[in-house]
Amino acid sequence: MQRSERTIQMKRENPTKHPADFVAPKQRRAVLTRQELIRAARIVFARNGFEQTRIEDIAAKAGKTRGAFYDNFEDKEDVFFAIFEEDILRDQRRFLPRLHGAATTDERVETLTDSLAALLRNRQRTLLNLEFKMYVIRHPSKQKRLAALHAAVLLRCVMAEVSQLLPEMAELGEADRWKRKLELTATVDGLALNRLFTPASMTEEEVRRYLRRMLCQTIFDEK
Amino acid sequence: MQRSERTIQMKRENPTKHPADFVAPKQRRAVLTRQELIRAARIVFARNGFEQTRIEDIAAKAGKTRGAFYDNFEDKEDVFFAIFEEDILRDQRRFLPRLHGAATTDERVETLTDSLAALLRNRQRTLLNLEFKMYVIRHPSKQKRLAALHAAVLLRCVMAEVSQLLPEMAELGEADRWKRKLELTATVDGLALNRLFTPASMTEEEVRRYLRRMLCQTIFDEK
Amino acid sequence: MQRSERTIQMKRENPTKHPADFVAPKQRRAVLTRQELIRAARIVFARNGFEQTRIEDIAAKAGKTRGAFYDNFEDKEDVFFAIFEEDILRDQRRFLPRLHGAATTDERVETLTDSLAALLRNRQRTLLNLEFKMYVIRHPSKQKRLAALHAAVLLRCVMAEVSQLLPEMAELGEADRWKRKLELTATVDGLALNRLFTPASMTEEEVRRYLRRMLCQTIFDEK
Amino acid sequence: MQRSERTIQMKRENPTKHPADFVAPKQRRAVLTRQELIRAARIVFARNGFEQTRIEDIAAKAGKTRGAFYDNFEDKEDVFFAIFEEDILRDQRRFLPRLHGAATTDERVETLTDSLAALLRNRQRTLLNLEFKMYVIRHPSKQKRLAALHAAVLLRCVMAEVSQLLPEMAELGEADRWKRKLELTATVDGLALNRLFTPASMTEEEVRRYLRRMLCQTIFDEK
DNA sequence: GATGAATGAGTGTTCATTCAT
DNA sequence: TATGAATGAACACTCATTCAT
Repeated sequence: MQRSERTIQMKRENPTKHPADFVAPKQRRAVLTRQELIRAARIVFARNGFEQTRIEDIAAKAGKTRGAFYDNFEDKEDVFFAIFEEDILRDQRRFLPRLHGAATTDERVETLTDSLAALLRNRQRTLLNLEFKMYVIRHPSKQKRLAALHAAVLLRCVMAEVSQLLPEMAELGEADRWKRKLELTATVDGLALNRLFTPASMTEEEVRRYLRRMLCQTIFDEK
Repeated sequence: MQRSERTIQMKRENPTKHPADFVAPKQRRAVLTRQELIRAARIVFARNGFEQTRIEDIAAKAGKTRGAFYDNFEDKEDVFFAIFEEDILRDQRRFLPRLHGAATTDERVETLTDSLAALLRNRQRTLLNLEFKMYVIRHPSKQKRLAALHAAVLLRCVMAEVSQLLPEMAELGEADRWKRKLELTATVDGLALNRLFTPASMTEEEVRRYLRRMLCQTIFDEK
Repeated sequence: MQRSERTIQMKRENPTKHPADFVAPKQRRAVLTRQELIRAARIVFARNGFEQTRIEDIAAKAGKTRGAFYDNFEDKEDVFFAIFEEDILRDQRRFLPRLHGAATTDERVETLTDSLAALLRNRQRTLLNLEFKMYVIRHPSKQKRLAALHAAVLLRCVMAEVSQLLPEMAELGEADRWKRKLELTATVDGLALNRLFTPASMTEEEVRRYLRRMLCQTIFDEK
Repeated sequence: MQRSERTIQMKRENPTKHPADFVAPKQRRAVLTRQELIRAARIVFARNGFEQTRIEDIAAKAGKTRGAFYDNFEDKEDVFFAIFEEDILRDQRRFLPRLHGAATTDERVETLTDSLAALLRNRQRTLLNLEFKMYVIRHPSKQKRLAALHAAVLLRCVMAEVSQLLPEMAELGEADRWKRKLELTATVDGLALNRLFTPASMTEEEVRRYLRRMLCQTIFDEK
């Protein structure tokens, strides 16, 4: 955790010292190695789960050695969290603008449906998400260390700012909005889990119809 | 697996040789040990997850040694599955009669809501259920060995015979019923996962209201 | 060791107390169990080797349980030696009379060739014999405990009384006779080992011719 | 197996990239460790036999830890075979030149007698050889994995190229030569086994005389 | 920054042996 | 005698982690 934050900071602080487009070659290499390792970690974590993943598998998949791994991360948990930090940032950059760009309620529902369907289509992402939640559930003692990340991840599934983005929910109380977010997240996660679990499953269009229904319900439910 | 099956069979075959109410004390002891171990396994699996659970922890929690564990189970996976075999049987004995006893649609919805709410209230059960699904997802190659159990577990969340029990869904096609079951299961699992994940959560009554709404929707949706 | 000797003694002492043909049914059963176990042990030892053989395998092959094994033998080594005690006695009863019955040198050579060829044809016997010698070689510290048996087994491969039986060797000194026995035994064991080891091998007739040649050489070599 | 092969290859491939006399210190260290472990394994295997040998004993005898063992070998069988690979190569380098250098039949017989007597004098070598043959005999299912090694070991006891080296046997048919090799190998192994087995034994000179006689017989026997 | 040899604690699993029945 | 449940020591093997290069 410490290690990864430090590395991230270096990535951001140095440009203020040097011309913005200059990065020392060694550092570029270091950043690349880090990216490689995270990419590899996604693949291996998604396939084997957190506990079953060995550092060596990640390193090997990235074409590196264990040593390189330990130069970039404290331990397994460290990469694991780094993955979600990336995801959160990417989601925010990707989905929020679209939602802001939607003018009508219908458009907003459709935009959200698109976003959620996209997440559900991404098998790796889905597996990692479930894995992460299970991990957090089983390590409440680490919640303090997880605090910042945890909060962010709670908002993670786009539901993030849903309540603020949807003017439709604006007049609800805080607690109420929270519950609706929970319902929505539950819907998505539940669908994700069971689509992976059951052999035969819903078509893409059925998924979208289901999501749309759940969204409308969440937004417009009188109580 | 073989061991556990053998033991189970002995429990059932011998009564045909002896007076039905006679069980050799050794076998009684063996069955008790097995029960103890399964009970312990539930606790440890729920707390630590499958991968993080050590055989020794299970044995110790049951007041036994590792050897006793291996007398009763092939390996960790074997107890893990034994837990769900128990649950499936217990659920069927517990919930189906109630559902059969319900006369009207309203009663049936209420009965199902009760059952599902009861499951959601059971933290251990919920954790084990999620753990199990994650395990199956990650071990598709074992699906053959899991086949029978897998099928049973699919029906596990009471959703089991839902479609047959609810005359309301009787006229739907097979594929359609299947999708509705999936939706319902997804709802329950999603709710379970996120209630464990988020610190603050819904009240018991809110959970019931949500379940009721989802049930009605699933049952009565025109298509 | 102690156990098996005790058992053997019982088998022999009791007839002096009772009419020779009377054996208490319980004892008859005990002797049978012991025989069964030894028979099973031969099979398993020959297949898996001494170290790889588990008590349970022997018991199971005999249709008994581990407990029954421990009622009849001290430990694995105990059955192992019991096997060879049996073999020695049987060999003496079987082969010596034939040798005594042979009148001429030619007949004696032929008789011995027959005997040795018979041993070599018996795969189980051969495997056990090699196994036994390897065991003794690796446990020189147990030679004391093995003493009596060891001495007997030295004579075991029919070579036993060869030197006394063959008047041809009678006038040789003790040391010389010993060396010739060693050579003969070496020939048989080496042939046994390498026939098991090499895929293709000699025909029965070639084996006999080789044995005959070795025998003649051993007997008639001037020095 | 893979590991050991890989390591061997690295030892050979790198020199093409670097000046031929340069070996990375890490690799030198790795090779040394491997040698140490094999040396230790010889000692322990010879003393305790394959089955009774614990990895830890080997590691400890080499002054290393279990981990170092597993960095260099797949498992116990892997070192076991590595020992014989070494022996085969060493034998070929050592004995064949001598045999080639012999001009007359008498010289060749004497050279072979020397070689075989040397093998018989080497207690460790002899024990390992017997152990290996017993192992192969008991694991016919592994013959495929053993194939190459097995074939090489068949030729192992110098008898290796005997038939080709001895012009005296050149005109014999393939099958016939094979049988004579078998006889010779049997002689050596049988002698080895029984010299270890019997307390008192032949003198060095008697062994040589016996070997010489067997060699002549094998070479010159009319058929 | 990267490598990979080495460590050693941790754990699954086996199996001889005991003992209450 | 025979059973088989239970024990616990023994061992194979894995893998996170360190560190000299």
